[in-house]
Amino acid sequence: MIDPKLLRGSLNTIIIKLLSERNEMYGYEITQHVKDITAGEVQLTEGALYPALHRLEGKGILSTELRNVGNRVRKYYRLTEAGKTEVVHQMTAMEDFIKSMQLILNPKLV
Amino acid sequence: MIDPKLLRGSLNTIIIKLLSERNEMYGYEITQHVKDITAGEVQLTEGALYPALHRLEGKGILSTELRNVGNRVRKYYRLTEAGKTEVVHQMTAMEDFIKSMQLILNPKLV
DNA sequence: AAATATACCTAATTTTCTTAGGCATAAGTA
DNA sequence: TACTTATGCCTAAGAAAATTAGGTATATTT
Repeated sequence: MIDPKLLRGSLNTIIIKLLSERNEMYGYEITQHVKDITAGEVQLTEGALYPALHRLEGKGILSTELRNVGNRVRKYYRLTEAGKTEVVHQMTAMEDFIKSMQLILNPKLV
Repeated sequence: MIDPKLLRGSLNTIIIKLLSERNEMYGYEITQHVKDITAGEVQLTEGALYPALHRLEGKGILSTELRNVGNRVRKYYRLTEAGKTEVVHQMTAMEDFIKSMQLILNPKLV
């Protein structure tokens, strides 16, 4: 299991990257998808995820649509136009971050 | 400049990794060294660094020694035995984290 | 003489997370 | 049938750690 502390700061990037690939997703789906592709290593907690989704919606990065599925209601999120711009910035920022971490942590490879 | 938000959660790892390589360092030296090896991309803020150093000392990961240099006092930090064990754990955790992030963010490469 | 660099620190505020729930429907199991 | 697990949304209290914005002092450079 990935140390949740390391994940701090990366949650927004994860969310908008996934939404850039799949058009729309609902919250629970995001948690399951992340769990699947990381073989269970990354488990987003709902207490962190939902407030983060709400914040991104408040900032105009995401828009939502409620949809009935059977007797349940799902809240689908998708990127706004502003959100699509954000993806590019955040991905660049994440790549730069990882490169810097590798410079700091693997000095032998430099 | 690296988005400071992405750095959240990685500060402890950076500190103890640097100390595992250089035996002892003082706070200001850590900020400068990180800035140097990342070509100015990562700039640790003192408001984050010093409290982090104090927390790590409080947990018994680091020990300190005050030393006079000219008319100034520097506070040198080094890893305790427990700290040396921690380095291994944290580095493994960081590698796992980066791998997971790459799974999430670069699905094409998988 | 003034500005920058070195070197330590803290306190108020903000941000975000963890923890620990609550509510409800659907599906699987004993 | 009853219970548990999965699905699916949410929030609130508290904790953790960052940002911001200082303070103090010596040393060096302009």
